[in-house]
Amino acid sequence: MFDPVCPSDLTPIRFGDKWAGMLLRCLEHGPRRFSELRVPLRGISAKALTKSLRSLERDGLVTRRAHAEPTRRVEYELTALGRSLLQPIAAACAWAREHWDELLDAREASSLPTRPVQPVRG
Amino acid sequence: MFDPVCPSDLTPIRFGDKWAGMLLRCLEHGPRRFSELRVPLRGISAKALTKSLRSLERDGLVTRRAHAEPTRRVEYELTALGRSLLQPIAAACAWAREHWDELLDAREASSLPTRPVQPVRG
DNA sequence: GCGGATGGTTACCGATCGGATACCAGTTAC
DNA sequence: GTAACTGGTATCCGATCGGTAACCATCCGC
Repeated sequence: MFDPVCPSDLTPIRFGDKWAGMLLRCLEHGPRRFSELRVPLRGISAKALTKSLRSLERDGLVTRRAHAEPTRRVEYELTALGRSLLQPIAAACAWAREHWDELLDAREASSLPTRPVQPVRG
Repeated sequence: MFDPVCPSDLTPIRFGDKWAGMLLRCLEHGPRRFSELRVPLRGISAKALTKSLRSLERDGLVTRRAHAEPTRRVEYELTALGRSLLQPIAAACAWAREHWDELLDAREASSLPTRPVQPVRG
């Protein structure tokens, strides 16, 4: 999931910040804990995850619930509004899959400056 | 068109850079000249417009045609790929219109830090 | 020959983005 | 007691974003 050559790096469609789109998709099937989210989002730092989640929370797309348990536990869940964004996200993914090759070709054929592919973090 | 309180400032959905989404919509009904594009995109600087257009060109979404005429004339036009993006853009706009109030409410109700509304340029 | 339009480019600047690193308080397992 | 896991926060850094201002060559109308 979300490998380093993920189409979402190439498509011109973005949802919120760098991670928000993937984050919302990770929450698609129910609430997830902070550290659970870090698994599929390979390499995301705690800081980036916190920031992205706070932003989504502020916009009413996810809720944060800190459980009163001996050992710390916080769960994030999509709101109705957040769930409603899954459709446009799916549409964007469909578009990207469909036009992936054209995008690659266009970049390759272009003489215009392209940013070098970012190095893959281990 | 694209007034300062445009929903596209608030929605978490973005196409390319700050102007790309609006730019593509401006090209929806046929080729446009550089200076024609600056009209609906109130206040865009030449630099920003050039950069955004170059980026769209590089990605194969628009074409640039410099006419061999006595007085300089350059036209930008959507490619088939660019036109295909109009659908997701329309979907994003529909989503934004539909959930505009919820987004505003969420921000208002939130105690989380929101960036102050940027000053409206004359 | 002077001003304005056209389609840009360049330099500069502050703000933001996003990664790396270090740290922290509470709990739990060894 | 000490290490690891939990869910973070604080600090630093370089890169990018996006705006302003200045400049530029060519052509046109007056």
